[in-house]
Amino acid sequence: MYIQSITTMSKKEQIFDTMLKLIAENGIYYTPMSAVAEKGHVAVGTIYHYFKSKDELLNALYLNVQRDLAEVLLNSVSDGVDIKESFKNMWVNLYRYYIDKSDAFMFIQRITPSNLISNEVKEECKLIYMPIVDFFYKAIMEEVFVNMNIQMMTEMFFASVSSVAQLQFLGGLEITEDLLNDAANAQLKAFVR
Amino acid sequence: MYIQSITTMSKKEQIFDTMLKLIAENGIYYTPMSAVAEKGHVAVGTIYHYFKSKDELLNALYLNVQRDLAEVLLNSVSDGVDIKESFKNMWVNLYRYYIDKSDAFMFIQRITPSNLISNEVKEECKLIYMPIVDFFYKAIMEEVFVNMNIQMMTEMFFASVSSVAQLQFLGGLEITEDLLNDAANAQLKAFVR
Amino acid sequence: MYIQSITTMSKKEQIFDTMLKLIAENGIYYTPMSAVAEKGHVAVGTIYHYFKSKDELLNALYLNVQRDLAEVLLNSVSDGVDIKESFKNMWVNLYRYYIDKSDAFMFIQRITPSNLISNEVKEECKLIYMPIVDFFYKAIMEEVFVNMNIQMMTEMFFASVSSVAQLQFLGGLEITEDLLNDAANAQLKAFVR
Amino acid sequence: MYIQSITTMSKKEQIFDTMLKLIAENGIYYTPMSAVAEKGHVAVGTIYHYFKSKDELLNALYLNVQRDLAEVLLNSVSDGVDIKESFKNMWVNLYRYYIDKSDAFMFIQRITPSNLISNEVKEECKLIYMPIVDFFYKAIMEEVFVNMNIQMMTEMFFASVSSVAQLQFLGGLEITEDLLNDAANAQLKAFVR
DNA sequence: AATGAATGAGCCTTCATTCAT
DNA sequence: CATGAATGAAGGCTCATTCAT
Repeated sequence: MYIQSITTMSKKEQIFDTMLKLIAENGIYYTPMSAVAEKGHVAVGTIYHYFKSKDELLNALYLNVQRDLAEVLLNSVSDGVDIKESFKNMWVNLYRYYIDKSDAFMFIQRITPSNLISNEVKEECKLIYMPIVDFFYKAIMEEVFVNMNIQMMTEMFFASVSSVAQLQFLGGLEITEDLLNDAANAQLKAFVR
Repeated sequence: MYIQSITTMSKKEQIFDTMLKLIAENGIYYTPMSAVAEKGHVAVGTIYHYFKSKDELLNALYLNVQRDLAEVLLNSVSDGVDIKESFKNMWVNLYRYYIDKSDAFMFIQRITPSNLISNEVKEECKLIYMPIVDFFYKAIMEEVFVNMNIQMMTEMFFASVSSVAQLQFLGGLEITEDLLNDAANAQLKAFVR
Repeated sequence: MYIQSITTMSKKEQIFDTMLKLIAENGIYYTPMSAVAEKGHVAVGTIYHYFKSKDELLNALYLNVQRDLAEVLLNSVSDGVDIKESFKNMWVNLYRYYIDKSDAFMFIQRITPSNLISNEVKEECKLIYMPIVDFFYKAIMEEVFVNMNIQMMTEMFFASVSSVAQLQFLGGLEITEDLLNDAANAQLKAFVR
Repeated sequence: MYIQSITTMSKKEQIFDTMLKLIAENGIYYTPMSAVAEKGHVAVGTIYHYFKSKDELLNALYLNVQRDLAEVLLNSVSDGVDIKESFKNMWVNLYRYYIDKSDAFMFIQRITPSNLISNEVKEECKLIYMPIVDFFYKAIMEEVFVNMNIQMMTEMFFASVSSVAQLQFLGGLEITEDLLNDAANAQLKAFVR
């Protein structure tokens, strides 16, 4: 089963990668399954062997990307390190991930305002992001951050990173290290006591 | 002819309103022209009499909404009033507009990450938002705000409002007046010296 | 009525001319009534004031052109002149008409194989071409032409002129005076005893 | 795979046959793809699986028919046989093909004056008809035919056959064997020295 | 007589999905 | 597991025609 899983993963990975890339380029509705098949060097039928529908594929892909994002954030904090420092790490690392994996960023940007993500997947995402929520919780408990609704904080946090990444991609603004620091600092200031 | 002009406006308005509502409900790609026609009580051909294509209609609608948004922001600041106060007004008023005109909010959320808005319209939007840019410029000049890239500031500003509105709409979080104040204050803190 | 007829003719003429030109350029089915209206500087409703339908307009236009063609042919023969000479005049003058009025030629080429011309108009055309049939009849009676079915002769006559005109227009062959003479002579030889 | 290839051919053939028949009956623009699908017992999507567009289908069909025509002509001449005899064979055989395969005839009549045939296909047709051009070339070299532009001769040849076939189909003239001979002889006379 | 806004049937085409191999 | 031919519902758009002014 391990061997099989490898092979399976590889086909699935191929499909995931291709769809991510195509959606980043053209958008969800200009990415037909046939194109994913062609560019991914698999048959349409093969995609439907692994995923029940386009929706399901999109949801699976979304979950995949969210797991990556959460991992990036989690790797940015460590118990010993200063909370403010950790926050800025999170901000900057998430930003860098968005830039490095621009396909993933564009995909998330595009799928989020759609109705396509199921409630099940949304719930699963909440679980995945638990540790991040925990981080904010601790920051408040330790009286580093103001006592604000955590859900709101995390949303604002994500929104700030995304907005700067968007600027870099579409806004025609070259985001230098200085600008990056400014943005991260601003967002930190928004939350500290 | 004056009467006719009124009627004409009303037809276009009818189309705009219907499309806005349907996109808010179902998304751009689940809003076929035929549905706009049906729900808007006009013939498909009539829509194409006023707009060359679905794309053009979307762009026109986008511009309409952006003008409304800019007006809301502009009405939130007045020369005599304290900059910090004005900023919070802008934040809260924009938020309230999003909540009141949730269709407009959803529409903007959905069309922004798409490729559908033409560069011409984007340029026109920049002009529309000039006064807002000016506001941030003055805030920096008067040393109320930190010296940050203004484009980045405005993006972060919009992102913060949107993220909280999103929470209200999809996140299942009831945004009370207190939460609202927290968010607006946080974003203000992000920018003040 | 004469004055009125002039005005009327002028509008009708405008419509005729525009439609002829547009069909020559783009073909019947790529010539919408709206285009005829726009390029002809009349309102769509105006066209429908003069013609019951697109079909009727096409039929009227067809009849117009056929009348012109018949006149050209008729003007090519005169009682005293030698039959062979007259035939060659007809051939060459028809060809020149096709070249000069290429729009009319293209229109005829395009509408003939369609089903759009009504039987009434076809019958009327037969009447118009009576004198030409007469010419062939006399040529046979006077034993200049072979005794062939006259309808067949006229069809072959028209076909030969059209085919050479077509060559000039689409075949990329420059039809010189010599080539023209060769063709006319050949077709004459086909019919003489 | 051999079997499959047969099946595939049969699907394409089905589409070709149906479209030919429908265009012969109703004309190109009154032959919607949906009708081809329905009458051809295939799904619309299937047509688009084999042909990129209606245009491409028309071009492929045109090429098919032209190949048939060229073959008919080629089979009408053999090296040993008298040139005049061969010419008359070509004329009569082409005529009979038009009568037998009236759908093909009508299709060609209708598509030729349109702009729908691409230059590539036109070029390919020229290659296909090379042997026929050769025949006329030899006829001139051997001083059986007059020294006329060959392109013009072939056009006039085709035009004469078509015009007589047209008469039979639409002109209401019953073309007897005698009439046929008259026409073929006349066209021969047009070209011989 | 003249206008052109309004209509909606119908066209070409796409694409998610199925299924026989 | 993998393939890709086949399906047909549905979408964007056109255009002949009508009608109120």
